[in-house]
Amino acid sequence: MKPTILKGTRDFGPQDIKRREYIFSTIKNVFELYGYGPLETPSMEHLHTLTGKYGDEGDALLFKVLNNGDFLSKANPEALENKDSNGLVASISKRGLRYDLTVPFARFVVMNHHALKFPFKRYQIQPVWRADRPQKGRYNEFYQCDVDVVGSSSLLYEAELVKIYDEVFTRLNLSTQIKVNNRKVLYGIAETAGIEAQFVDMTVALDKLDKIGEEKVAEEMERRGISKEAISKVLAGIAIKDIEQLPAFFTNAPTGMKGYEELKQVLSYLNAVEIKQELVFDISLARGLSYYTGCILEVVSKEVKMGSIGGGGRYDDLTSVFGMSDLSGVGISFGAERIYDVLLELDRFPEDTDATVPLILLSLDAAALAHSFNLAATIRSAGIPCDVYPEPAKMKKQMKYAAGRNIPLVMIIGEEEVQSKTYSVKIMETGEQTALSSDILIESLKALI
RNA sequence: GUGGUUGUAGCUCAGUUGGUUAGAGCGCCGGAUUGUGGUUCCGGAGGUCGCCGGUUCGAGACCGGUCUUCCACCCCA
Repeated sequence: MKPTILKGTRDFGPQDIKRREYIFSTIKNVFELYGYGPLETPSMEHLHTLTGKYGDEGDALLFKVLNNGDFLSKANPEALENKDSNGLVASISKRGLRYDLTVPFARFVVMNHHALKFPFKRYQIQPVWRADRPQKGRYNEFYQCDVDVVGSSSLLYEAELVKIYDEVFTRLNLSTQIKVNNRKVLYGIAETAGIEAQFVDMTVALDKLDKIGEEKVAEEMERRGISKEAISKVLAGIAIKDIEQLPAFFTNAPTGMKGYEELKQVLSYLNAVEIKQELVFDISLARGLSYYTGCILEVVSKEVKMGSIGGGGRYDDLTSVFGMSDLSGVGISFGAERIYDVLLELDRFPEDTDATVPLILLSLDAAALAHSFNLAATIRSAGIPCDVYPEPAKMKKQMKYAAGRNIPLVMIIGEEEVQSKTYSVKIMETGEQTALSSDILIESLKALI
């Protein structure tokens, strides 16, 4: 049979892994710098742990795992008879692949709250799965890098997370825009327009402002049954660019005012520190995940057209569905795949992410090959990675192999070298060749690498 | 999940209204150069035309299905 790979998934070769490790370690180092500790949770969770947390669309995108054994005999007969797929799922699938890292984290916190010290800060770098239709920068399996803190409603954490975004993207040498908003501010717009009941309809439409423009947003709100008067109020609200205009705009909007106060506090914390990326207040930022309740964040590249490369926010009620209320959390996520694609497109990966060895030994005859193997052992024991071409093939073939693998240094071992214990090393980039005496070989090599 | 799009050599792509042995560039392999890659010259290998079925005397081309790619919607990292 012909081997194929599943739609929306990718293999990662040695070079890919090196580059991904660069991203992960950069992110991880910053997380640890801010006092977050690692956590891993299983790929699979109880389906009921996952369902209902991401809205109806989210549930539809959950990968369900078929029960083992004779699952059909236990299937809901009515649903089976009526070909009711949704009704059937509960009786034939009890497990699902995780959709994000936040919900499993909430589950973990509730299960382990007795052993945790709050505020509890953790980071998590693991793959998640979504049964979405794949596109560029959009996969069925992808890694998320999450940092969250639960057990504190301090707005200092919102500021800290913005700073983490700033630090990571600066270290990755990327230019980004960090957008910040607050769900309560959005709610305040709804309050002011008198459409609290249609808050969700409003935010879904508003979220598309960047993409489809004001007119289409108004059309969409109208289609969702929002009155013309309310729409004009909403449009007036989203024209606001400066948070100091919010108090004057909000009329009879206590929640909105609370959102304003929160934003003001977060931004004032951030004013006191240096931010290298562009931080903007974007009142149209809404974000789809239904569990956000306060501050919301999103990061986009300023250099490459791509979806968001990070997002997050505060969620007050997430743990309550697992039976634990009054545990506020706030967190952000980095989209490793998209960051990867952005770095690749901009050719911004450091050179040392090349998956190669710094040195290869080429041998001219069987005796030299044996000598090379022995010499390589000495070089390796000094901590220098190296490779030995496995047969005394033609020099041209061996050189081509070294060049093809982008190996910067080549050592040629022949009869002369074995006799004299002086090895000629060729620097591939320049073609320059120097003779290294065996007694200072290691030092000389270290100097060349 | 809805609508559309893509698939020909390792890669990028040609292939005229269906008609004989499906081409190019790059790459790869060999030689010129029996201890030296990237330049040049010469030679060579490599394709069940994504897969399955149909129409036809004849299909890379037309039709249906399927997988894959990408795009829009939806949503999102």
